[in-house]
Amino acid sequence: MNIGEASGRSGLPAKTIRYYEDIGLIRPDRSGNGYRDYSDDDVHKLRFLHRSRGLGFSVDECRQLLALYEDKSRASADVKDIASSKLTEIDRKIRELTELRHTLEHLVHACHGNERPDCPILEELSEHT
Amino acid sequence: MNIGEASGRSGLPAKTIRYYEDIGLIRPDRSGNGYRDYSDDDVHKLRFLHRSRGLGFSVDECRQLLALYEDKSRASADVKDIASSKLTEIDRKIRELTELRHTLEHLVHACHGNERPDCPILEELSEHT
DNA sequence: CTTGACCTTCCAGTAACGGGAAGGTTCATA
DNA sequence: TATGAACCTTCCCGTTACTGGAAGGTCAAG
Repeated sequence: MNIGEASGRSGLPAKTIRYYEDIGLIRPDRSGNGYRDYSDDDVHKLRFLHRSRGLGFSVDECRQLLALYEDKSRASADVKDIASSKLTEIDRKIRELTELRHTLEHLVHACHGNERPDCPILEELSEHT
Repeated sequence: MNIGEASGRSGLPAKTIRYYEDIGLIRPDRSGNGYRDYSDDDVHKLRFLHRSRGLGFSVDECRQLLALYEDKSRASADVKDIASSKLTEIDRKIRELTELRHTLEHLVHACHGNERPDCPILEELSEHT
């Protein structure tokens, strides 16, 4: 199938699919007219990529996961390691964002938001060392 | 003062300070030898930038905040708007990450992580439509 | 035969810097 | 006075994961 259909079936934009080919994630066949020709297996991989990217894995981590997926002899522990460290990373991001949220919320509530120029938000941004 | 001291006082790397100059956020003087020469006010702005970047504002939002900060006639409501929409954005990010966290945690717990090749994580990534 | 929807490659830009090269300046010290 | 370290300068490339657009080839329908 052409890239348009592969795009529709995988949910990835055609541009992204070409990019994934550029960086060596997939290698579709070519038809006689030079068009890329995707197999069902290719689409399967594209969906795998779409889903793992959506779960926050970097493209490089996706590459590792895809390699593990295709390696029938790999241990599940290898995959679990990648997922676990990603989980730790997500936890850290959530903690940071939550902290940031508290600070910002405090500032937004402190600001009366009227026509007058005095603003606790800017004062805080300005004075804090 | 030279960029090194401005860096030390603001907490921003010299590279970042030069970058902020490139994109027009600050305009320090130049000494006779061609070195950048930062005033206390410049350092004040740099600290402002450091802090607002740390609060998750984009460089462009920082530019707006800095402009508002320097505009003595601005209404505090203008500032509050920017901060509020940033707050909404942070909330969304936290929600997304939390959801993602649940999915990943579920997968990690489902995976026994041993030497055997069967792995629920990869199965999920592969099968999910 | 033409029109429009596909497809191709290539080039450039995004955000926000970081690394490093090649070279000038300043200051303390031997 | 020389020299070496520690500054500073500009410039260019690399990063991440794409997205947009231009110029042009292909294909099916009317």
